[in-house]
Amino acid sequence: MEHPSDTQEAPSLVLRLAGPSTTKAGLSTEQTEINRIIAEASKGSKFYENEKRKDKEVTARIERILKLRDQAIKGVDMGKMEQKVDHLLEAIERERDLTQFIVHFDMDAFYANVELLDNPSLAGKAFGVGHGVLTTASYEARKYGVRSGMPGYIALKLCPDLIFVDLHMSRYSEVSKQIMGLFRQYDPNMLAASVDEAYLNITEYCMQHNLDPDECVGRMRQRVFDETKLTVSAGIAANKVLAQICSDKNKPNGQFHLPHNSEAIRDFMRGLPIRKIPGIGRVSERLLDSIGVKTCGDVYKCRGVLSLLDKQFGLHSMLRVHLGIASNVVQPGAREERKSIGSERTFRAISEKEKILQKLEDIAAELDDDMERGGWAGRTVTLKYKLDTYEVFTRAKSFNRWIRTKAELYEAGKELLQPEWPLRLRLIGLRVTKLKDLRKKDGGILKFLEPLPESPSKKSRAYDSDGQDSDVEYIEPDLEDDLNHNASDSEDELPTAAAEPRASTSGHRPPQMFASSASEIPSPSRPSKPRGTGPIGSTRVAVSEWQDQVSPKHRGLHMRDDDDCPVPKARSDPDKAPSASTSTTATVIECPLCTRPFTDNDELNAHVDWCLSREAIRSAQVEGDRNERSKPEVGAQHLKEWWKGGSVEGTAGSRKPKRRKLGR
DNA sequence: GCGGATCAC
DNA sequence: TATGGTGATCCGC
Repeated sequence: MEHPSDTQEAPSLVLRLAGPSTTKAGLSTEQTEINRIIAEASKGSKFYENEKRKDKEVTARIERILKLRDQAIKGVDMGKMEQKVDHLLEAIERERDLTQFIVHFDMDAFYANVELLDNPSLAGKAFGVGHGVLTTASYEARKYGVRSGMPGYIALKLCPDLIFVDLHMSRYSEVSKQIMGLFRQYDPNMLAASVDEAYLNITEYCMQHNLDPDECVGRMRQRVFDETKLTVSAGIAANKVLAQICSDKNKPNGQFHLPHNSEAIRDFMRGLPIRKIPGIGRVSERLLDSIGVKTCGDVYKCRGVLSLLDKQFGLHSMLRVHLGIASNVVQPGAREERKSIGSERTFRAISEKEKILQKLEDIAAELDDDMERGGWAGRTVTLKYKLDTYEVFTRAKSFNRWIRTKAELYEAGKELLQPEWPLRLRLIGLRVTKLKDLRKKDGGILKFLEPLPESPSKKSRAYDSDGQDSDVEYIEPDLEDDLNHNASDSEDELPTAAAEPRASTSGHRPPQMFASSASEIPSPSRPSKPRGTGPIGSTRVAVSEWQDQVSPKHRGLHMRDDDDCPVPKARSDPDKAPSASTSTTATVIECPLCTRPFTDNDELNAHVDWCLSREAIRSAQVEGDRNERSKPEVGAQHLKEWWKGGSVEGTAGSRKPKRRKLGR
């Protein structure tokens, strides 16, 4: 490790140290200087050493892939290989759906601009939000290379006059709700992907109001500005992924419409850096680069090799990337799709057993609190710890009863920690999976009139066998429930996807269907494997988004009839997108959560149940701000994951798990 | 079912 | 003066 030749770091390491969001600024000559400063400031730290280690692992992985490629390429008729891929491309092209107008809204430097709003004296100044690690930075600070996720002391090296501003999470969430409420008027099925991002399908709204989509989006952005003095950027395209990429195009305070036209889309994709695709991160970018894929257009040039390395890269996914085909289904996330709940914390490295156990207890208390508030129990507990070397490990244990109290969490954690001693830790965390939704019982008119999710945490304990917080064993009332997976069986609770067939253990699949076209494609047109897609490296490329199919139901300009919101009639209601003038006849009651109007009481009740369950999750994320828990500029990946479609994938690296007994 | 790894935000 | 937290997914065992 201590070679004298360490004086110069690999270019890949320098990039890695620059952080994940380095792609934003592009590669100006200044950027390389910035990266050098960052690498310089990091040098010698434990963090730096760990990054170096990981960087080397990726390099080794690349070597394995190249070796594999050279092996596979022997005696192969590349022309024929490419011909096969071309047939596959034609088949995928036939799935393209250009009928829907999908919009992705993205608030500009959300936290920073809210702070600016509340403290005008910051105008024009370079400032970062957060302490320790920045959650975001003002545009002035970004000019110096200051980015979200950057440690404060490094930001100071780049920008000595940088001002540090405190986080005000509840304020951001308040503003966010206001804006989301506005958006929802244009599409009740809007997907709030995070605090500052939303996806909408404005097709129907535009039809009904005889509006051009660009015009519509322009007005929406103007309304947001009028009502909040905040600017928002937007992307308009035929599917969610394209819309997301487009919203970045004219940021800040701009919008971009990618024509609903196959040619235009492919032209657009051709020059697009592969890294822009959601799911292609720093590692995947390097792996793809090693076989010559830098842009989405390169996918076509390299289709032969990609076909040979299907297992490693997922040919089918990559072809969808190249064509710019992805899901255009927009629907809100559902509570029942939650898969885990956890809590973790970083602290100054400690090695005393008592102190570590104290941290464990703290985390157990936090998690218990969150689980209680959210109404969750679970069967598997996973302990996570990070050594002071930054190496991360997890240890898990499954139980045949539901874990839900602080004491149970703590005991499980202690047991998992037991064999690992001695340790010197800088982080400890607990996560619970195999969840059971404690709120699902008496699903019906779920406490519509009771205090909303925010209020007294006691409420959730109502489901408790006793109100006690004691560690009385909570014996599983219905064990069969758990055998049914997710216990999501017959449910009235959450209408979302209730009618959908279940796919595997992962629970419900979005309506756009899980079965990929692979099964529909004439078998000679695709490579040997039954599943025409694979991951990049050992991680399935999160290009899963590109996997799901466009639902046939979505064809046709009119209504999407797979609406899972329990308000069937609302779909054909003229007031689906309520304008001020719409409230005519009978008494109109608004949903207290999303402000959607109703005239029928039953419909309202059903809707509120549905809305509540989503709200509960949303507030659970936001509540994180107690305890100054630092959050990223946007934090709700799970919401995002929920709409990610299909999956599938192959394998990769010959990585072998190192079940190391790590001391130190 | 477990553990490591990658990714998004 | 010392690089975050939550959640998801996939692979190889």
